[in-house]
Amino acid sequence: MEFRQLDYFVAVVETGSISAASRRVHVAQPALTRQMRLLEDDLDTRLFDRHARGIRLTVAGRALYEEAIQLLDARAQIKARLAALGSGQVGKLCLGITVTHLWVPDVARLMGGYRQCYPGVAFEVFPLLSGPQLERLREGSLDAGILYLDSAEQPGLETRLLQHDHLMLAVPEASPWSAAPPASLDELKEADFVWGFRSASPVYYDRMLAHFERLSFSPRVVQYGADNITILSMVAAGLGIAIVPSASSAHPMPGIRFVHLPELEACDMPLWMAWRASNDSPALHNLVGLVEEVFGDGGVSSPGQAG
Amino acid sequence: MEFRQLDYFVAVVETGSISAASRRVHVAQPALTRQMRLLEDDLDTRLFDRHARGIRLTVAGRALYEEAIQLLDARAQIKARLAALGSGQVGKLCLGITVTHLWVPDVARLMGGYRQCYPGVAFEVFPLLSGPQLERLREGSLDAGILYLDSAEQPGLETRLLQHDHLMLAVPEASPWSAAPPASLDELKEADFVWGFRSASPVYYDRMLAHFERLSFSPRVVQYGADNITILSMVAAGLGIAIVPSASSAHPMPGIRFVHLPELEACDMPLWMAWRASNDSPALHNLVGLVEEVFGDGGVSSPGQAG
DNA sequence: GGCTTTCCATACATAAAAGGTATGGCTTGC
DNA sequence: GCAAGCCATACCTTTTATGTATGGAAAGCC
Repeated sequence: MEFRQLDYFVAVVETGSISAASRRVHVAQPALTRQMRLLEDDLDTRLFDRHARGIRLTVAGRALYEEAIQLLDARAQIKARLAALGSGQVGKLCLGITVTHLWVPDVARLMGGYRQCYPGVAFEVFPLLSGPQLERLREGSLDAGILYLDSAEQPGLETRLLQHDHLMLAVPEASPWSAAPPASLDELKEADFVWGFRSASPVYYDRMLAHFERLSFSPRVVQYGADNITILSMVAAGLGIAIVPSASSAHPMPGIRFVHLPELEACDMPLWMAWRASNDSPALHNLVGLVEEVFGDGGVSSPGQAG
Repeated sequence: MEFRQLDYFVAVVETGSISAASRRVHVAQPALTRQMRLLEDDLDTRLFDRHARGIRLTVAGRALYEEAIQLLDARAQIKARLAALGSGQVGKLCLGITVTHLWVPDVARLMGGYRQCYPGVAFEVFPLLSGPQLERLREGSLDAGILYLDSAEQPGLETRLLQHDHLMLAVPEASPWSAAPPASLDELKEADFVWGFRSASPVYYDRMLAHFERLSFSPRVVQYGADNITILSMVAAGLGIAIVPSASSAHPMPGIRFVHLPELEACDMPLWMAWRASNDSPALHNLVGLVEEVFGDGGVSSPGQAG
């Protein structure tokens, strides 16, 4: 049983004769006769009685006709679906992103634009810190991630620079620090700091600490928070002050005052998009294309390399 | 997209390489390579990336694999279904039968035996008088009928004699007729008769009347009933006496006494099975085969003839 | 690092299948 | 009885599929 035979068979049934079907499918009548016989042989069943006026379906023929219609329809649908999938109009896309950057205008523009351009794609966004994102990118449960990386070169991954963050100081609005903002880190030697865990985002943490080491600054930590949102809420509650990525100031937070310090702005925190190099998902490639549009061509794309 | 290509594709996916698949499906590797390329061309989509260690599915390939499994499964199921249908193990069979004969032991044996032998067949029994049965046989809504016919030759139908009925007298048990059963029709000239309509079963009616005409007997009809069951219930209620087919006595009915009369037993009422000559349903042919077993080879089968 | 193995791709030849043409037999309708 | 329409068969051509031989590329192994 082949699709061609089913095509012919449906034509024969619907025209009521092999000759008429041969005109419809543009194939000589004996060829059709032969294909119908082959189909009958294959199914080991008579599909129709031949008469001088045409053919008449047997019970088996009627049954096959119903099924054939469905099979041919299924084939057409599969072809259509694969075409949509191949162009990225349909499919699934899992994007990881740090909570901190959900509110950055360009990132929001990227996500909104993608959903608008490709409404057929099931677009799922996972709020994850850089460390977990990297893991899940490698294991394949994320298609792309927006995260901090220690380098553009990531084995098995491709990367693209989105923007450069730096660091800022976040102080409670109700505190003396808000009334008289510090001008330098030196003034913060005795301050109470809310701090993050290294494991949440090792790259960010190490980079920041290396920077402070160069400045010979070591904060007095009184409290730890799991992510920047948590840390900022603690700052707002007056538990202390914190050093956070500049992206955190993208949307105003009640009770928080952000303070720029030259020493903190000097700490470069590049934000990357990364995806598995072997990921051929057209939906992903469309996302990468949209990144070029939203973030411009300033970024660098690097082919991932093993080792 | 052809089934052969899907077969190959599934093998390639499941073995993880074209070479391994070629061993599994017993086809040379270049032939498989070519078919996979043809499939990709047809779908206008890359289905896998080729590597030195084998192939790796693309997103489209994964999607097609799921679909291919289902299509191939559907094909196998259709083949199995058609085979079952061709052998009459599966399908539908509509049998018409007069209510009168539902209780005849051989008929009950036929129906019970059929259901037991072919449990996969949807076996529907329609209680219909001979006239409607003939109509519905011709129009195709019945596959077979058990009915009275005026002749074995029926245009477009095949027929088979099941048995010979004759006529009997049915009298109320509570009536004087029951206490002193008549010995001849002559004694019934003044009796009240419950009678049937001609339209319900013209053949039966005409045959019976022709018989009575020969005997110069004409009953005094006081009441009409639609079918024999109705007529018998009227007899049981004491409304009169009735002349019914001998098959009616197959199961005892409360309030009824059946009386044999030589003049009534002389009226031959052959009972037939009939079906459309062009009906190729294997389920039907199995039923006909069972008839031979149950009713023996005494009956005559006649090929129907148009005109 | 060269060697081997294991893939896939290509080129070409062969076998199989599908399609086309011609024709005949059968039924139907005039 | 004759023409028309339909299906089947025979035979030939074209297309498609398959097989064999071979080459190149990547991965694993001394």
